[in-house]
Amino acid sequence: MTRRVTSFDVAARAGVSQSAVSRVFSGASASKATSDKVREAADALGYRPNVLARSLITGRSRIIGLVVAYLGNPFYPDALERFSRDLQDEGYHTLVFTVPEGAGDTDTDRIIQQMLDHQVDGIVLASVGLGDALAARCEAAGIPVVLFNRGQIGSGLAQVTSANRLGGAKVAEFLVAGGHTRMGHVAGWQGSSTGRDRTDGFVARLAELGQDCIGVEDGRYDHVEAVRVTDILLGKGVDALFIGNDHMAFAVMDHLRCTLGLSVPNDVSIVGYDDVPMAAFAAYDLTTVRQPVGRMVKTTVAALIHQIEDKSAQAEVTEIDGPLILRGSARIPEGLQ
Amino acid sequence: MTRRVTSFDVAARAGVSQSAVSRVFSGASASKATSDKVREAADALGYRPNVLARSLITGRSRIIGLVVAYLGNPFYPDALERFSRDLQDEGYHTLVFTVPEGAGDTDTDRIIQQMLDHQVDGIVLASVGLGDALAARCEAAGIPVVLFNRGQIGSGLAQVTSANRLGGAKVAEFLVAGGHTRMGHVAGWQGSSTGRDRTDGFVARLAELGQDCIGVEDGRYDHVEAVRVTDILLGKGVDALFIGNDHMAFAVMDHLRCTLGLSVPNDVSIVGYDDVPMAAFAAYDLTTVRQPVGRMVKTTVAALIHQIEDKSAQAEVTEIDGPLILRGSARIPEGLQ
DNA sequence: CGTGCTTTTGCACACCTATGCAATGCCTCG
DNA sequence: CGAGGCATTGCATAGGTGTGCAAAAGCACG
Repeated sequence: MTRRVTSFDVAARAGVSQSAVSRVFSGASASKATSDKVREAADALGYRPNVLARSLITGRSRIIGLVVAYLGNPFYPDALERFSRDLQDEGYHTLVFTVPEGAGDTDTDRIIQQMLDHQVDGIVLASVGLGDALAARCEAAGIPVVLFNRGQIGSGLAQVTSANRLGGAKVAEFLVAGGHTRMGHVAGWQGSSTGRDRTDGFVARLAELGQDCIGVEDGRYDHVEAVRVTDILLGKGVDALFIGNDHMAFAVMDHLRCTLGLSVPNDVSIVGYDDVPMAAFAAYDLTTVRQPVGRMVKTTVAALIHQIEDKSAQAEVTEIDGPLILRGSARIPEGLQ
Repeated sequence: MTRRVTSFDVAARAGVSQSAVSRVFSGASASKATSDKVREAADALGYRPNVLARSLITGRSRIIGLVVAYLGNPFYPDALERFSRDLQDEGYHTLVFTVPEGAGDTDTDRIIQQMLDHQVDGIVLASVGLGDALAARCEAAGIPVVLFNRGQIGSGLAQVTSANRLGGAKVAEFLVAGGHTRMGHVAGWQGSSTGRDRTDGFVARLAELGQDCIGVEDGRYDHVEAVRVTDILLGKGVDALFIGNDHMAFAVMDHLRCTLGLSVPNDVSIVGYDDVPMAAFAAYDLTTVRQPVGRMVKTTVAALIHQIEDKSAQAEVTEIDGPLILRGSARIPEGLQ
C-alpha cells in the first residue's frame, strides 16, 4: 500500500506551487496554462483531492445526515432512495442512521450528536422527532435541520409534509359520497403530527357533512395493533374504514378477507394513506391518498440546501397536496366512475 | 455561531498539554489524575473530538460505503436497516449510495471513486457488480470490499450469499414431492450469479429426479417482465412455477389470480425466493426459500471488519443456508403437512 | 539515597488542503 | 515608454488531531 499522492506531488510534477494545484481543483481562478499543466500532472499521478482535509479547513463536509425510523413501511425506502439520488445530484452524500423501533429522545439525541461529530452540513429527520435540547444544539452549531413527513409545532424547524388534514378531509368526503354511514378510523400514531392531522381532518370534515365517526382507534402504525383495533371497530358495526397509512391497511385487508372471510369493499370499504407502490398491486388494489414522495423529497432537499447556503434563511414549513387515488378497495360514488 | 472548542482549549483549562487530551480521548495510556482533569474540563466546555481531523491523521474514517441497487424489492430495505444498525453497533457509520436502475459499470465506478475520496474504511456492494479496474483500485488503496447477495467469480473479492444452488434444489425436490410434473421457472436475472445459481440448482436437481423443466424464462427481477414471461410459460401448460425472487412472485400471483382468474395453488403452485416480510402476508401466503438476512448481514459486517483490522486477511466466500418456508401458495406434499 | 525500570507527559511534527497577503507578471491606455 | 490596474502565483499559515521521541516522573529494590 503506497502513500497517497498529494497536491504537493502534483505541484512538483507540474512545476507549480501547491496552492496552484489547490486552486485548480477548487475552481478558483487560474490561468489556462497552469490549469492544463496541473490537470495533466494530476491525471498522470492519479491524484484526487483529499476530501477530509478539504472539509477540515472549509468546515463543509458535503455530507447530509439522514435519520430514518423504520424501513418496514415501503414509503420510506422509496423516500430514502430518492434522497440519496437527489442529494448525489447536488453533490452531497448521505450518511444514514436508523433509530431503533421504540427509541426515545435519548437515542435520537445520541445519533444527532454523532452527526455533529461528522460535521454534516445538514440533517433530514424522516418521521423522527427531535428533543428541544438537540434542536438548540443544531441551531448553535449552525446546522440546518428539516423534518420530513413529520411536523413539530413551535420547534422552529423547517418541515415538509403532505397536506394531511386536507387528505383526511378528502377521504371523509369520498366515503360520504359513497353512501357510507358508519365510518370508523384506524388512526396513525397519535403521538405524531402526521397521524393526528389526518385524523383531525377526517373527523372534522365528517362532522361538517353531518356524519359521525363511529370510532377512532390508534393503530400506532403497527400491523398487529391495527388488526387488534379493527376488531373493536368491527364490533361497532362499521361499513367503512379510513386507515392511517397503507402499511396498516394491508394488514387490515388481510385480516378482513383471509381471517374473517369478509369482502372488501362489499362488506367494508377500506381507504389508506400514502399510495406506496404496493397499493397498486392487484391483490390489494387499495384506494388511498397519495403522498407525492418525489415532490416531497425534492422540496426537502431544496429547503435544506437553501438553508445551508444562506444560514439566515427562514425555516420553511411546507405542505404538499396529494390526490385521492381511486381503486377497488372502497365503494366508488356514482358519477365518479 | 461560536468557534468550535478544540483539544487545546480543554488542555488549557485542565492544565495539561494538548497531547494529554488527545490521549485521553483516543484511549491511549494516561494516569487517572490527568484523565479525570481532562474529562472534567471537556464536559465543562462541551468538547467533542473533531472526527475529520482524527480521520485525516489516522487514515481511518470509521465510515463504510454501502452501494445498493434498488430498494423496490423489500429485501434490500430490510438488509439496509440491519447494516446500518450492525455497523453502528461496531462504531461505524454508513454512507449510502444508490446506483441508478440500468446503470453500467461506469456509474458504479464513479460511485466507488467518490467513496475512495471519502476514505471509507470498507465497502459493501449489495447486488452490484464491480469492474475489474475498480476492484484493483480498491485493492491498491487497501480498502476491503464485500459483495452482498452477489457473487463474482475470479474477482478475488469477499462475498456473502445464501446457498442459492441448494435453495433452487430444495424447490425442485419440494415440487416433485408435491406431485407436480410440468414445472416452469421464471428466473432471476441471468446476468447475476444469484439468479444463475438458483436456476442451475433447480434445473439440475429436477434432472436428477428424472423430471424436465418445461421452460425457463429470464424475469430480470422485474415486475412487468416477470408477468410477460409467465404468460409464455402458461402457454406451455405449467402446473408449478419457481420464481427467482418474491418480488416477482407477487406480481405473478396477482396476474394469475386477478387478471387470469386462476387459483393458486389449485391451478398453479408458486414458490418464491427470499422470504421477505410481505411473503407472510395473508394475501400472498407465499411458499418461499428464506434468505436469512440477519445472518447474511452479520456475516458481511464481520467479514468486512475482519479485513479492515487485518489487511492481510483472506477474502472469504460464504454461503448461508436457508430453509424452505411452507405456506399456502404451493401444494404441500402429503406427509409434510 | 542511588540505580534501573516503567509509566506518564510534553514537544514538535505530520496529515493535506484552502486562503489571505504580498509579490510578480501582464496588459492597456495615456 | 511609463504608470496604473488586474489577473495570477507563491509563501506561509490555519484547521484540529494523533503519535514518535525524549525528558521527566514515579516506583521498587538493594
